Amino acid sequence: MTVSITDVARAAGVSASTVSRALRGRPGVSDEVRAQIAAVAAQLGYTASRSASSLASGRTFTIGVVVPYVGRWFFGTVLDAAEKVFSAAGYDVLLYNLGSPETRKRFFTKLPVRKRVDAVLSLLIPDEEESAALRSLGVPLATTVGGARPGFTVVGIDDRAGTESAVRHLVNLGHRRIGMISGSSGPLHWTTPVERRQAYLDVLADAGIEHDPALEADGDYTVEGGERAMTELLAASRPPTAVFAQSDEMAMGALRALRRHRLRVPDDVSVVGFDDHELADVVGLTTVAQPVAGQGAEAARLLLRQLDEPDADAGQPGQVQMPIRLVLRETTAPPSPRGPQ
Amino acid sequence: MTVSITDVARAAGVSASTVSRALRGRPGVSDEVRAQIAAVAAQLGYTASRSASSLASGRTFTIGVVVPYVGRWFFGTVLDAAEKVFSAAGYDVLLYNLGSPETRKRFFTKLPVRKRVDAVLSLLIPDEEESAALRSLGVPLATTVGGARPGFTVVGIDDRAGTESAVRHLVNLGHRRIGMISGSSGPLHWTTPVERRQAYLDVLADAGIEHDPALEADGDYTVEGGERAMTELLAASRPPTAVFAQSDEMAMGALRALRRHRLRVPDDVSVVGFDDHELADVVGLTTVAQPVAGQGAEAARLLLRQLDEPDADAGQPGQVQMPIRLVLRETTAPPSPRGPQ
DNA sequence: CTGTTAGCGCGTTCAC
DNA sequence: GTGAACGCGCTAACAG
Repeated sequence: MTVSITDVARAAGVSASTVSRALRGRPGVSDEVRAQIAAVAAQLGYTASRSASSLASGRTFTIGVVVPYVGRWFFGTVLDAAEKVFSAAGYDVLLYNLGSPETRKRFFTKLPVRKRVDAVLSLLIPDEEESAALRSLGVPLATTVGGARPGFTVVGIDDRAGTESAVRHLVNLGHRRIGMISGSSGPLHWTTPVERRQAYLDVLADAGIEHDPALEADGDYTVEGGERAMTELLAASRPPTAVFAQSDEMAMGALRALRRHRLRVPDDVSVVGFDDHELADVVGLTTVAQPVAGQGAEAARLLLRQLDEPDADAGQPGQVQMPIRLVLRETTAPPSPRGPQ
Repeated sequence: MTVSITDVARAAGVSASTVSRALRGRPGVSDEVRAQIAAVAAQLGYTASRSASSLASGRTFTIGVVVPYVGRWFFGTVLDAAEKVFSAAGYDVLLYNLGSPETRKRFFTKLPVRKRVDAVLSLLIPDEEESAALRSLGVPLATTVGGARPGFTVVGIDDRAGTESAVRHLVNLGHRRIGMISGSSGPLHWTTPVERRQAYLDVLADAGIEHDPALEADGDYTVEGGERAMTELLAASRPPTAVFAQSDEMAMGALRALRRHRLRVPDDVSVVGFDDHELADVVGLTTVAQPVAGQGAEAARLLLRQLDEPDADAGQPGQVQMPIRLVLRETTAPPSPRGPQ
């Protein structure tokens, strides 16, 4: 029922090898024979079995993409962009959604991608052990999150510069009590929250503002977490007049908490996010914009390039830094003279 | 460099077939031999080549998932849930992101999934030709969008009932000029907008409200489209006092347009959405909630069941309808006595 | 319970 | 330019 290469060969009156060469555009086939084979193949609806061709050639024409949570806007957007680049180049995408610690562990111990992919794009930060597991695959590796790591091409942004622009904006508006909602509950090797926190502290110090630990709360990178964190900050003896959230989703959670506390934004409290989520504009959120889709596409392109030029084998994979910029909208303003309450 | 089944066989002092049987949990291997083989395999870091085993067995343990746009919340969420079910059952997911007409066409003509997947979950609505192409794969098919179609298991919701609850809510609040932002620019075979529109018309008729075509606008299922559509509706000679948007994203666009026109929600205009987007709560949007992740998970489960019981082969695939409910939040209220302007 | 023998469908030498 | 052999790594049928 399923048509194989020999069916095409028979129908075209040639051998299987000629069909193989003809269809893949390899030299050594006369133009007329090639055209005739193409016609027969099309008419029969023939597609080479990927399993068989992978087995024979060693190439899978498949890229593994590892994601912590596809449903989250950031990852969905990166994946979307990366997939487009891969598919345009004739590669399929095998998706691994590693939300829970169990699935994650199972993935890295069993490594189902072994012998199945030509390269891996990881949108989650592998720890040392996980990195080693991926490296053992012997295929090009890339990531769009976290800092430099041996064996990985990394496409990222300048987290410190982004954070600095956001926090400095608040300082310039006249805020002195500036809170932060971080996403620090993640794994220790996850550098982004660390970088952003350090930049936050640096700007405060630079402005001569004393750091108050009561003004930091963990938002877990989710809307709900951001809401909880904001509620926590509001419960401080001296609540902040402005808040920097390390992601837009947490910032939106903060907005919700503020609304529930009947506090006005930005009159009572200013809020800045990070990402420029597609809906940031809807809620008027001031935020640090980063090219999310751009990072996915760029990482995909770099991966494909490594696949095309195996000579870059020896050299360390590259690092690319994409531009960021502060987008001013409606959630920031000078502090109210009478404070948040 | 890559360890094969014969390496394991040699190291364990048995034959390749015994290794195969042992590792896949097939009967006919003594417990001690099985344990020993497992140990050797683990120590060598052996994983069976999917290509080779698919070629030999005919099963790929891979599911193809076809999506119009992974980055969109709805699809990302469905995919996320479905992937979890598939991977828990030992299946990998091949993702096809068919945003543009060209990629879509290429996919359905070349059918790269042929001989590569055991089943297909389609999150986009295939037209007749595309459906036929998928059916020609000879594998179980499912979808979570659109109405019944031959050969497909469909998991969906009652679009009419959902719409009715939303529009009726507006009627009950006292609105008479109720606009609709639809997503009708899609392909003709896409039944959802049609169903929702009909339900909208029915409720109006039922309430003795004359339908005004100037109160309908197309929002293209996007935030920007929703904003444009709302702007259009506001330009009508007698603008609506309430609007039903066929998706939350369009509703959010409408909210943005209203804010730009300095109109208050719900005081000047009420807005109801559809979906219960994860951020609907953040903006206080009243909406028709549907179990998005639930539909993805259910469709995945039904697909796996068909894979387990090929005897259901002859019977028509099932249809499942998931529950919906109206979630009242802060964007709806009785009409202002003096109208929107 | 275990080993042997055949392919699965294709790509890749080699000959011709 | 083209065809015949061989092998990729594994599973399935058959022996024993």
